[in-house]
Amino acid sequence: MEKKVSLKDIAAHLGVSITLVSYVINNKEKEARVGPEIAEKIRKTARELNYQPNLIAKSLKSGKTNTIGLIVADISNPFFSGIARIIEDEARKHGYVVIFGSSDESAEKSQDLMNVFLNRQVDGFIIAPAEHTEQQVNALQNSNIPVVLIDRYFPSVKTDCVHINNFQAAYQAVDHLAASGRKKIAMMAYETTLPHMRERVEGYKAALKENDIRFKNAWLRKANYQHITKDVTAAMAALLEPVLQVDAFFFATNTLAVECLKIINRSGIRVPDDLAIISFDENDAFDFFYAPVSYMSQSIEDIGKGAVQLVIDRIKHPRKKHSSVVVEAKLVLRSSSGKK
Amino acid sequence: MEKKVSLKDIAAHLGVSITLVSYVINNKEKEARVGPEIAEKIRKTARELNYQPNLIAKSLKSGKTNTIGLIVADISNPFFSGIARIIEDEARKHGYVVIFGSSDESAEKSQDLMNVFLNRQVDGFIIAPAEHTEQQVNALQNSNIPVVLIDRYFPSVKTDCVHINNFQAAYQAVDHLAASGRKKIAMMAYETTLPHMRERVEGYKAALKENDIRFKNAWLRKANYQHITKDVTAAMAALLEPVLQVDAFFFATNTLAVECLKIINRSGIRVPDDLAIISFDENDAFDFFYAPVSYMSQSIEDIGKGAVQLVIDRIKHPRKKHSSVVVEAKLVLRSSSGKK
DNA sequence: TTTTCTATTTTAAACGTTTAAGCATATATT
DNA sequence: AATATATGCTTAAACGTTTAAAATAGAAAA
Repeated sequence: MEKKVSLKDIAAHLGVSITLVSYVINNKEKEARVGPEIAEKIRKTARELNYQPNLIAKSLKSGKTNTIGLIVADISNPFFSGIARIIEDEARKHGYVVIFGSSDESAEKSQDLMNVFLNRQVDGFIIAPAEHTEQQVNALQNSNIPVVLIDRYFPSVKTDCVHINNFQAAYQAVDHLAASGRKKIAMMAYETTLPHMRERVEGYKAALKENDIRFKNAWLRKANYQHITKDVTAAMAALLEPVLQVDAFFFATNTLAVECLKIINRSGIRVPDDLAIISFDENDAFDFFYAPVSYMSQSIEDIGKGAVQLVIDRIKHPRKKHSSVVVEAKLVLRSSSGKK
Repeated sequence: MEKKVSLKDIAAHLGVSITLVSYVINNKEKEARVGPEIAEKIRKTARELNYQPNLIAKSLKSGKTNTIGLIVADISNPFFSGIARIIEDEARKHGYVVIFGSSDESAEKSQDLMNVFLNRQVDGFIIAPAEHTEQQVNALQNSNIPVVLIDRYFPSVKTDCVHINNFQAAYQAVDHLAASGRKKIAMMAYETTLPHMRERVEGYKAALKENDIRFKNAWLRKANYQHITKDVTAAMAALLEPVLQVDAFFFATNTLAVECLKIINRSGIRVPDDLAIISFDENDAFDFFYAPVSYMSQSIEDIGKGAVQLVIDRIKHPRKKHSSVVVEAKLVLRSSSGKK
């Protein structure tokens, strides 16, 4: 790779100092009182030599990299890649670039990624935190590194964050199932201590209670992220055999939904007649299930834009009060829940 | 954000020179003949102060950023986000980090992204090039900047690249449709001059010819990326009304397939009885269409790993001969094509 | 005792920027 | 004529590293 043109080259070309060139390139001629003729010459040579500033050098000097580190569970999950797309666009509008990493819900990988990104001097983080990463996030906060949590959050750690009201969203979904006459409503959740999941479960339980349905332990199934398919298969088997034990199912994420739907598809269970279904998040696949799947939709647009807005605010104003953006979730009803 | 600990701080702490600290931190004690006691002290202080190297400074010195720039059409497309995930993992194994951008198939955005990434001194690019970006890619090549093209490529520009044999893959899919008795086979493609698409179309036509089916212009439909839905809707209307004009459909990408399937879903057409279907690429949604969709699968694993391998090779050996990795594509048959 | 090693440590320059401060020269103000 | 002010440009230091070259000190060899 040929050496790139630097300020030095332009300066040498014209026999002037690097300083002068820097001023002109950065449009500081006025303040620096650069002569108009020489300024014009500098600009001309810069164009001719096709000068491109070295952002690495700029960063070293300024301490700013204009880079945001994005850490999610898995960039190939459509929920996260959708958010990543919005974040990318929004960040670039503000002159930022995004480096990303997938934690696979592992605290260790999460820490690795944070370290790598920190050493690369990212100006801020947008993180969908994995389980047991409270201390990691806390450490960032203590070092005054801008962090915005998305999707999940930690009540114990004061941070900027963007998320929905999980309790209320789950409540609404399950309440709808109950209101349409379902009496035995199961839920498939992740096995995690993350509060957003706990809240979804609590919303589910609260909706049951409100509808005078006595919650049964067997209805609430949890899958471990590290072996989803196995856990989901077992859970479904328990609920579907020897006969269908429930008349409705609420899925806590799109990934869980997809796994479960595959099994339901093979099982001969009729949706919504035998089983009503509502999922969280969106997925292309929901449209193509024979009974298009109803879902609790989070606006990834709002999440992405909110996150970028917050992180840039925080970079600009490190001491300002933390704020949470609560994004609206809305229930999209289709035939899987028994269309009205 | 508090100032980070630098070599200088460690040096000051111990009253030694920065150089010495640098040698120890980089495990160059042997070559630099650093005294063992002082080396130990330096290591200890580094740990105590929690020293983390500033990669920006390192980069400025070395001219290497250990960063790969990834440009795809749209990171939220599952095909690309899947590849991005593989690239991320593979790159990190080799100490690289990935910054990404979506071109939206626009040459202008593509150029913007290249410039931004270049100014940030990425060590190499992995690009799924948009239409009319030959010159851009060529310019990178001429500046000896490592580039690997994925998914698409330009015959006129000598580059490293990873792709499937598009002609053969399309041929195989369409040949299967013909072999199972379909006589009127339509294809939905993108309206683009990109060779990979042209080859898919040619593969389609060749398969028709080979099966003694006379190609009709009306069967080949093209959608513009900028207004897919509109174009697909029009194309489908033309083929489905007033009566179904064809008995099989081949989709050139997963995005096109999803759009078309939505319409087919609403239309009352029975798949595969009235219409057999094969798509390119994969998609969660294919599993849930009432007749699970057959598809020509490209291994995103192979594409991602191949791309990273090639770009790192190229970074290490700038002058070596260009190589193309041809990834295998395999036809996955399910009921949409009329299960055997 | 002077010279020559050898072992350890420091100096200095470099990567490509930014920017405060300084230095001429010319022009304007007393 | 002396002084102040403007104008145009350069010097130098800094950001945090790396690394070749030089310096220092002590021990061994002459």
